[in-house]
Amino acid sequence: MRHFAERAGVSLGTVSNVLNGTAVVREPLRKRVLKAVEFAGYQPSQLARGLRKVKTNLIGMIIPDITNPFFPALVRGAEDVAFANGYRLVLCNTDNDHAKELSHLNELRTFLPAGLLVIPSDASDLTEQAESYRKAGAAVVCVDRLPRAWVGDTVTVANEQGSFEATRYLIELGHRHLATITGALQSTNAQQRLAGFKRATRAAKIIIRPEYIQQTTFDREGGRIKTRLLLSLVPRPTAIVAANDMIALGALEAVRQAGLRCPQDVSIFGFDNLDFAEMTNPSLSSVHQPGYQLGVVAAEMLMDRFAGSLVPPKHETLKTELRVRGSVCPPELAAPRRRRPAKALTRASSSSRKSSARK
Amino acid sequence: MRHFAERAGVSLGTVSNVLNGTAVVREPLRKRVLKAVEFAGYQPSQLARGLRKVKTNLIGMIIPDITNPFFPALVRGAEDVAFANGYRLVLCNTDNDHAKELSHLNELRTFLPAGLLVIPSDASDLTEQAESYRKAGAAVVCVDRLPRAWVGDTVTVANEQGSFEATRYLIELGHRHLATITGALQSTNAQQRLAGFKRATRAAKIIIRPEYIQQTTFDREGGRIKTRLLLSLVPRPTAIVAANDMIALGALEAVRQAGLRCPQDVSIFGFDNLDFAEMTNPSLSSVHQPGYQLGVVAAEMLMDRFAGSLVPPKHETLKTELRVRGSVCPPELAAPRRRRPAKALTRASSSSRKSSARK
DNA sequence: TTGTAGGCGTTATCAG
DNA sequence: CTGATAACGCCTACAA
Repeated sequence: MRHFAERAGVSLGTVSNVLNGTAVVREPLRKRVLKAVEFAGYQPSQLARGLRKVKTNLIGMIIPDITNPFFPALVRGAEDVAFANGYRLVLCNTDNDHAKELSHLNELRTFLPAGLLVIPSDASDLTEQAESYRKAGAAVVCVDRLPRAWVGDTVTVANEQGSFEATRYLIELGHRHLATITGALQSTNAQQRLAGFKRATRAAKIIIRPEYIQQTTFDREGGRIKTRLLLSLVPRPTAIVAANDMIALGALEAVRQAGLRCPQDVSIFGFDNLDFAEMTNPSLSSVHQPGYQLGVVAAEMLMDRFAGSLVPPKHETLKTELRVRGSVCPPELAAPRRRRPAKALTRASSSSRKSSARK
Repeated sequence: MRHFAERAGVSLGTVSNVLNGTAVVREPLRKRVLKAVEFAGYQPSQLARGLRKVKTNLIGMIIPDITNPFFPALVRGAEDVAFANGYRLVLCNTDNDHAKELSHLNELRTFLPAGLLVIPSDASDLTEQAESYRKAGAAVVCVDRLPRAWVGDTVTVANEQGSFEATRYLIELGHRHLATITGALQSTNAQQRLAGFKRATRAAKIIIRPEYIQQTTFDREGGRIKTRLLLSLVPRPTAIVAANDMIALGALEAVRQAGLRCPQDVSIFGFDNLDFAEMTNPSLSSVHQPGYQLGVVAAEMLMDRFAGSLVPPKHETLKTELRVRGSVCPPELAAPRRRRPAKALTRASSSSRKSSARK
């Protein structure tokens, strides 16, 4: 910088002042500096700048796994607004591993990032960490899921409401034997989605037997296994609300493998509305989450925090939307429909299938 | 660090020596320092370290768009080996915009990254940039696509061979009227995939009319439009080799919309083997690219370069694999059947329902 | 308005 | 082996 300043015929301090707008510099001189900067392609060292200001233009982003198709859009949303505001993203995958999350958090701090965007791991408890960040002057926004006892800024989607609406939709179609496959219940969004399912059934005065609520991991295999189990129950559920699309996809496969048809025999509703939902056969009904928007809002919240850091924590909840596709239909479509669903009608043969399916 | 060193009863320099293994320190003292480090949860400032060493543990990763489903796996592969070696990834999306690529490159430099992993934009010409990096002591590896005149390290996939094999497979099935839809031909992998297609047809002494080779963007819409065009040709091609899965997906939709069946009327082969390929109807045959592996190898190459930077540029080419699925069959299957798809009764009814739902 | 000096947290050098 | 000291590049008071 000194060398460059000499080449421009001014002092080092003047260059800094021009670049940062720290002090008013006479216009002709300012022009000259700017021109020289451009000509030399000079860019100040973010490293030195960060060291001096005790804050860089880096934003640490901690996510479970970029490979999970829900996250790329979110990351992109965050990157776009961060970039637009002069910030860069440092990406860290945690694989939902709390220890890995902590170690990333600890190292990230040594870069003096301006802020942190965190999608906490399932068992996360950021309280202690966040405290240390706040002390270090950095802002933290939690996205998508919330750690226990987290009191800072948050951006989530309306999981409970989305799940509620999906379930209600199925109920309005006439389904009474509703089952749900939830993800790991440590995560707040699995909890909330289950709560939405329960609220909808309760509102319709439908009693859900405990076996109709299955818990598994948030993946295809989990969906497959639990669906196999659900299909063996008597009476067999006519609709399954899956806690995410991967589970729903597994459910779809299990239904097919069991020689049943979706949606005629079993309706399936997913959650996430991943890209593939409209490409499956049948296409998958799903609760759409605004992934990109989630990232955008989270990053904007961070920017707000940079501006005035003393306002109380904000909590934003983004709306979900039902995307109804081919995987749902009224339950009686398999048999000719009667005015009143005859409860005794559907399940004569399933008990024999149950034992053979178990092998 | 000074403060902390005093607390441990040693000098600042000793702590540095212990932490970096720069000098041999007496065991008891070393132990004491390590213990104090752990106790205090001390981590050295990567910023200051980077400033001093003129090199950080950051790796800049420049990709077109994390939202494109091919890239997350690649990024993850790179992150995993980078992390294992103590490096962190700074992610930058370019949207295939050369200007954005340059600006990212220029700013990244001010962080003094240890190296760069670049998936160049289509029209990229990194020569000049790379030169400046090499001067700055940073390593650069180009991944997936290559800029014109790039002479540094590269990791790519056997695009030509993969496309050749897919085309040959279709020819062996008996197809003679082969068409291809390529992506933007500025990108080296579009060029190579087209070259593979041509080599296979030439080897089989099949003459491809120019109209059978269509160029478009690497997306669904492009595939749909060009397929519509191809289907209107006389004679109609019986097989389409798509330059990637998004194009193939668009082709699938266009075939369905034209009232034709895939694969009986038109076989379709994709490239990438994205996750959704096995979920479509029919499932999509595709040339598998080892995305994760691509990232791993690229990052490893960077690590090698850190170790001994004077070896000549290396070029690694990863193998592709054919994943044959439901979207291809011999061309003659179409002839004997008229209007009555075999065992497709349920499928036909579900698809007609779907199209009515679209209204 | 412009130039100068001190220090951010490290590492590397060099006397003790 | 240990401990003091000078940079690394920048920003920010403060003096000119």
